[in-house]
Amino acid sequence: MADAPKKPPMTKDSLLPLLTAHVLSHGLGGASLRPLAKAAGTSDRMLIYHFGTKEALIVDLLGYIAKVYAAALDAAMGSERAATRADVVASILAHGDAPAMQPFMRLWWEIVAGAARDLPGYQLAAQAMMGELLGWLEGQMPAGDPDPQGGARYLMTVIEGTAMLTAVGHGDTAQQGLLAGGLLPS
Amino acid sequence: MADAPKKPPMTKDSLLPLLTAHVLSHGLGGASLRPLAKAAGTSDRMLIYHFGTKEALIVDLLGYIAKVYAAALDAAMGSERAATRADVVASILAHGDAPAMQPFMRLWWEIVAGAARDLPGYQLAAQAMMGELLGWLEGQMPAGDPDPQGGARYLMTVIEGTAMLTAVGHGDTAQQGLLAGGLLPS
DNA sequence: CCAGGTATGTAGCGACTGCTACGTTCGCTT
DNA sequence: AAGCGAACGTAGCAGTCGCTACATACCTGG
Repeated sequence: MADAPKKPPMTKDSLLPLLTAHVLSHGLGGASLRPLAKAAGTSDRMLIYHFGTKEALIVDLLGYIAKVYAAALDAAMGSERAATRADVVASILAHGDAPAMQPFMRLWWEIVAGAARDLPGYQLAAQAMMGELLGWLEGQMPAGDPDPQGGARYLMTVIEGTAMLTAVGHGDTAQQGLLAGGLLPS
Repeated sequence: MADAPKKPPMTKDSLLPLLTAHVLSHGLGGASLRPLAKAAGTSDRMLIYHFGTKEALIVDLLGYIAKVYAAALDAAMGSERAATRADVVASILAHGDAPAMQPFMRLWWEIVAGAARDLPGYQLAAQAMMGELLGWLEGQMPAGDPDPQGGARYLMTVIEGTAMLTAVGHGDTAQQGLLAGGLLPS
């Protein structure tokens, strides 16, 4: 028999994806060690052993989630280049409404709330994710756009406002606003 | 001696303002009965007695907070009418940045996160508050605006996007975006 | 071969959670 | 005066929280 790797070693890097999956479906605020450990196939004892503290675990987890988000953006950075700003907005909103994105959006608002309360790690993760989005948006701007940098910031503000209004059930309000602002193809 | 009202009766209506003050400074997610009761000068026993359940308490509290928010908007609905959409945005952002508003903004993001997770009462409160803001915004639109309804929805989307980016430390990004979009006086 | 550090399981600690059982005091009605 | 239900205090329950003490395993280096 070959060397049978009975137990793959348990490290932070092997735990973080499992923890991420758990918080994506169960939320970040109410996350406690025992359910997290169960989702990762360990015990709370081991989570503290590897991360030292629950707070450190959350910080590490947020950093990892930010990286996952950046990778997802890279993957979504398809070659399709929109012709107008309105097309860019429409394309992004269509992606954001996808059911696969909803667990992530729900998590996102918890991160925003944590950042607004200055919880450790939240600001950093949120800023990193928004920075990624901004860079990606700049690359998505139409070819002949007169002000890609400013335009990307403009679109990001509008898109995030739409996302928030959608989260609280005012998505139609945002849609009408985008139309009135000329930011959606009529 | 006149009839001395030794103990003012404790009702929901007398408790809600005290509870609101507590969640404004301590947050809504981690609120537990005993600290809430202490802030209101009672015991957890009485909170359950009056509200029946912690969940019902939170629902009632969110409804009350929405009313307080509406009243605050009414009070802020000064007679000053801005001349341009950019002036409207600038005036509102100036109000939102005021230190007195920060506890409320922090609470707001918790409400958004709760609404995104379909916690009972959160969606309703958030929708009510956004509805109030929208109505107020329509009344704030410049006199000769070509499309006050659509314009108010447009500005609300932009303003909420700016608020979110500000909460996560990307306020400057939003400012630059508003400038590029012609939504801030240069 | 065996000392020693790393990794892991089991139990449990004190604090806190939402909530309840029980008893008491009050104002009101009959 | 007797009764009665609402209003309230005290004590406590079962459960969960983050975290730790203790006892093993396990592989590695001397």
